[in-house]
Amino acid sequence: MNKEEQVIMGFRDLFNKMVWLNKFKMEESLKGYKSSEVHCIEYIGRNLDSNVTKLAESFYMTRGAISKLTKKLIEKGLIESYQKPDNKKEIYFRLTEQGKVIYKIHAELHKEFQERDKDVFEQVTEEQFDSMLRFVEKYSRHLDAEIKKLGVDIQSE
Amino acid sequence: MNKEEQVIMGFRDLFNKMVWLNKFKMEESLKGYKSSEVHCIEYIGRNLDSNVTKLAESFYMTRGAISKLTKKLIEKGLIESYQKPDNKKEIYFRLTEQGKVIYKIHAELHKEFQERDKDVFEQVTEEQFDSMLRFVEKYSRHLDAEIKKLGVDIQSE
DNA sequence: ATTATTTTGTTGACAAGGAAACAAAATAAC
DNA sequence: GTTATTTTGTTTCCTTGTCAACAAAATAAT
Repeated sequence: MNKEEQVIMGFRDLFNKMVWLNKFKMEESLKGYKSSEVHCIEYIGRNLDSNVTKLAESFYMTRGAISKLTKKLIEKGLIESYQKPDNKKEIYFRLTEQGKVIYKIHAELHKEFQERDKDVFEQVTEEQFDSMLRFVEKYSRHLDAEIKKLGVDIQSE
Repeated sequence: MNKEEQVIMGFRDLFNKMVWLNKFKMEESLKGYKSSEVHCIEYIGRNLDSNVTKLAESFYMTRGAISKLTKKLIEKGLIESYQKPDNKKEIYFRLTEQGKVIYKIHAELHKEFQERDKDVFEQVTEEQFDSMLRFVEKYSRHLDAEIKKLGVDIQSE
């Protein structure tokens, strides 16, 4: 196995682990809330005028899936929808007071994760960070171009 | 947003993209085979004496899910199960001839991906590779320790 | 040796997400 | 201005994965 593969597979494994562990911790502190719901709340809290389409693109999920998820969050009273006076098609979301509470708890949890992983990151130099960021950005742009080449309507796939 | 977050979120985004794109390409060349099935075949092809438990741990999925997936692969004639004379409990898997065909096609596809992404990796120095690998390994070990701390039966969660 | 615990794999009920078809509104073409 | 195309969000059906309960075998405890 060459180093490219090692890096990719290493990150894949690392990522699976992180997702699994953080999901576990998340659903432990935020009982009654699924991690997908919390991620959705996080996105809506961070980004103004989120809608189904933007959420779907960000999470690499279908609009149908997001539509159902946001519907559930509205029923639970965590988010609410609104529209703009000059557009009767697009539907945006924002957090309710109750949603903001979850958002804050999530943010706290995030800090806990950072604290937990501090030791690992402390040993990374500024140069290493920058080098990794450059790699990520370059690779990401490269894949964007490849995705564009497909010339495909994302929703239908 | 600090650099730790940038790195983590950058990799998350990069990863989502890669999974999405490679899944698309995979199911395009290997029509009739889902990427989850192909991943399973890949693992069984690579690892001697794979069983439900090992697959589940590697993929961070439940044994139940893997049990169903392998059942389907057996029905499709891609893998077969076998046991050892001195153990009537554990059930292992190996590829059938048909499964090996898929395995090889997948390996070819993998090479195509490497070719496709060559430009990105060519610009990474040996030092950068090593630095990333050290980071991944350190972080991975750190998370292993954290997962161990949970003291939890993985299956039940 | 006998009993208790753990490991391994399977099943059925349920939930989450994808695919495709659809309606309504917005935008582009003409 | 009218018509065609695209965008946006929803719904229904289906697949995939989780959860929890279970049985059988292996291992540990006594």
